[in-house]
Amino acid sequence: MAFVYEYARPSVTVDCVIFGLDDDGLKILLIQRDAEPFEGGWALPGGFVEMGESLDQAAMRELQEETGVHEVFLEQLYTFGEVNRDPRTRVITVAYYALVNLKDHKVEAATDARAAAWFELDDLPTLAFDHDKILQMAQERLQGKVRYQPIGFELLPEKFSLRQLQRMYEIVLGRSLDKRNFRKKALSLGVLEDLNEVERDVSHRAARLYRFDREKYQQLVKDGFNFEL
Amino acid sequence: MAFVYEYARPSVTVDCVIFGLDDDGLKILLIQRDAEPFEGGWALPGGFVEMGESLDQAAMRELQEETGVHEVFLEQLYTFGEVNRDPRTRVITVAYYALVNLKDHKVEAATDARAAAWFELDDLPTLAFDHDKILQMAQERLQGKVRYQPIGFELLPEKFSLRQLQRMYEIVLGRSLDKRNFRKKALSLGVLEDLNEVERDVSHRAARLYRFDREKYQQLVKDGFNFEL
DNA sequence: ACAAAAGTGTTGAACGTACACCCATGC
DNA sequence: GCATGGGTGTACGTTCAACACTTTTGT
Repeated sequence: MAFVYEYARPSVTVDCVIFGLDDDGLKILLIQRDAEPFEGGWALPGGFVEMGESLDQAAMRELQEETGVHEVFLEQLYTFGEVNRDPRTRVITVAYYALVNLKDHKVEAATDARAAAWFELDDLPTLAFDHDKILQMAQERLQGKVRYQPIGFELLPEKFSLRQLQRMYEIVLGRSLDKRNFRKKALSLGVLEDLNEVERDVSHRAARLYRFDREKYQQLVKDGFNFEL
Repeated sequence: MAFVYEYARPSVTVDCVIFGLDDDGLKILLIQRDAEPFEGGWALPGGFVEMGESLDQAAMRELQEETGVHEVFLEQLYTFGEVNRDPRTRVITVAYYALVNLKDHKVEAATDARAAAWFELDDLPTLAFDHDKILQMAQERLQGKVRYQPIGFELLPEKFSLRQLQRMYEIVLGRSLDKRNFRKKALSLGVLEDLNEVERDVSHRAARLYRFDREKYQQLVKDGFNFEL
């Protein structure tokens, strides 16, 4: 198409910061690059946006290709467009972040040829390109958003105990919370469905299990309610 | 450069939602298109990202070209990449929003050939492309952010009265606020510098003037303080 | 019986909300 | 003197923060 401009134009990619939570804490998925630049280095999974797909679709496709997961929380983070962020040529990347729980979804670290691995957030290798900046912004977004939007549930299995919920908040926010106050607040929001079930195979008193009630949440939002903490 | 990919690639533009506040309320700046598609229609100011400039730089440049302003608040909003959002070809646009006050800066509606005009937010023409969607998201972002970040000051002149400050919040948030509570809260934050000056040329008792103290704000943030309303 | 985590209430402080009148100034 | 907006305080209810012990269950 000649209508627009015939000048050189930037390439556009998507990159995904994939957060996963398990018993060890919060992790992110990195892939090992098999080509220059940064060959052998670790980077966020990502790739070029194709002409026939939207940005969201491109991010979902990459996520699927790299991890095998689908139907997970995925949201655009920010677009990075510094001129020299890629040493080869001009590349603008639209960054996304995803939240998955590592228990429910059996996340395949990689379905394509490249090595991939989960890294603890406090034990990361050096990242390629400006991916450390992207990761940092993703962490800030997650910390900021988890407090006023019910996205934290995406990091937990479908059924969870209040202890697990609290632990998730403590890990994401990076500080400890008071148990009694947390339970009071969490239950008072009215979006936790008591499943009348308890944990199994634990070597101590079993905790009640809850589920996040999406419909109730939507209803409350419609009535002008504000989720917080 | 042949390193990356030789396939067709999307074009990348920036578009700016420019909010301006004056006595009539909150307005945005639109330009009238002088080419197909949507020739003669109103659209957000914007243009192609050049190879030698970052996204922020591209947005600043467009802003300058369209309005003559510089040194204003400008922040990335979201990137829109639906496949058919531009009927000609694949165009991904990185949207920004800017906040200016229409008193301090004498905003030139346009320095290039195209017509441009300020529109009241509740009296807008139909917009080209998906610009109504972009505008809507910008409004939501502004409403959400003004409450926990001191960006509202960007819509006011350097020196302002508490009444002006309250009016700005009322306009942005779309609801009225209690005068005494607002003043108490605003002053208690400790980021308003009392200039020991009063309004001039008003036909009633003159109000004290204040200035937003950026340094004090930075200091408080460093000490772990949270701006809110 | 002991280890481990589940579960539960109260109090004081801080904050948000609702509300009405007098004051200063310009015309 | 009147119209316009400037400026101020209090009381109540709600929410947040701090804090420790008993119960249940598995080993």
